[in-house]
Amino acid sequence: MKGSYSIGDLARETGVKATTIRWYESEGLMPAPSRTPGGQRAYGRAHLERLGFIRHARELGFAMPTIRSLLDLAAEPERDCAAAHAAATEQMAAIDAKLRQLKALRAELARLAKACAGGRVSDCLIIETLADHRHGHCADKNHGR
Amino acid sequence: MKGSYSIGDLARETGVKATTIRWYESEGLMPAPSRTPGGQRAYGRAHLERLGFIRHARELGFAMPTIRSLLDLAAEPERDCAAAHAAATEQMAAIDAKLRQLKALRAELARLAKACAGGRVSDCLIIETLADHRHGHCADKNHGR
DNA sequence: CTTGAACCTCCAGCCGCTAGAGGTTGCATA
DNA sequence: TATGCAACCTCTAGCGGCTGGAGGTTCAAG
Repeated sequence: MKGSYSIGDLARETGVKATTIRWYESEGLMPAPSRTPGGQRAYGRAHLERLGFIRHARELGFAMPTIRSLLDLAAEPERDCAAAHAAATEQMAAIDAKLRQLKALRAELARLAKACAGGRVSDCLIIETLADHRHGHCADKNHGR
Repeated sequence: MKGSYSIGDLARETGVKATTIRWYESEGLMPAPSRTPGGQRAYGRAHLERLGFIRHARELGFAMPTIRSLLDLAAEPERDCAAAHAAATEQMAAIDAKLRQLKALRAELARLAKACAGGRVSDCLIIETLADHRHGHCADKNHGR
């Protein structure tokens, strides 16, 4: 009922590490809270909620600039939520692209793993395939980031 | 037929950027090539093949330490390829995990996007869901990396 | 001989944190 | 009240896997 949380309290409540919370503050995602006389951060309920918002958005895979605009949006209830809808749709498209790419990788890996049942490296299809410079440029280049 | 490639030649042949090739060299993944009298890198066919190997492995999503060991393995044809098989299997498992996680995210995003058909922010399910601190800790925490 | 594209080195930055060093504060217990 | 120790503070550097730029040099074609 005291309405004040230490950074550790926030961390426990939201599952976001204290170091990460400080980092969010330094990046301007979280507002700087008031301090105790000794200089330790003292948060209020609003901070707790904002941090929860950020965490949920991160869990959905939103990038930080997107989260910034979602936070801005949430602060103005009168505005149209089209931007939020667009962000969700874009994020979905990005995930779809990644899913397609990962599925292709998985299939290729399964093929390789199946074709190599042990034995000497010189007979190993995995190594052979990797080493084959005639192997096509078939895979998506934009993965991994 | 001259058997010598500039870094740009290698880049064209493999689709790996010249800067990246230099970076591979600095990391020890590519051996330092000989140089022209003027100091420019002069590669041979072995370099071309090694770079192709690295690229294929990257396309399959292998991490660089794994690629290092695969390269070592490829250099010793008498050894058993079990390690290569294990690497492929592990990589597959990692991809499976990521696929599961992305599918869950996608489903959640689809739900949100569908439930918000425009209108004011104060009625927007997307914003509302993000802001709801009672929202579960359901999503996998280890995504994004 | 003159262009200008390709090459060189070195350094900084991307994202989203994470960890560690080295020091200070806050709270519970004796 | 003293003490101990967990939690806090700031600052800095590092992760992976590159990428881009500044500022200068070399190479090959015309």
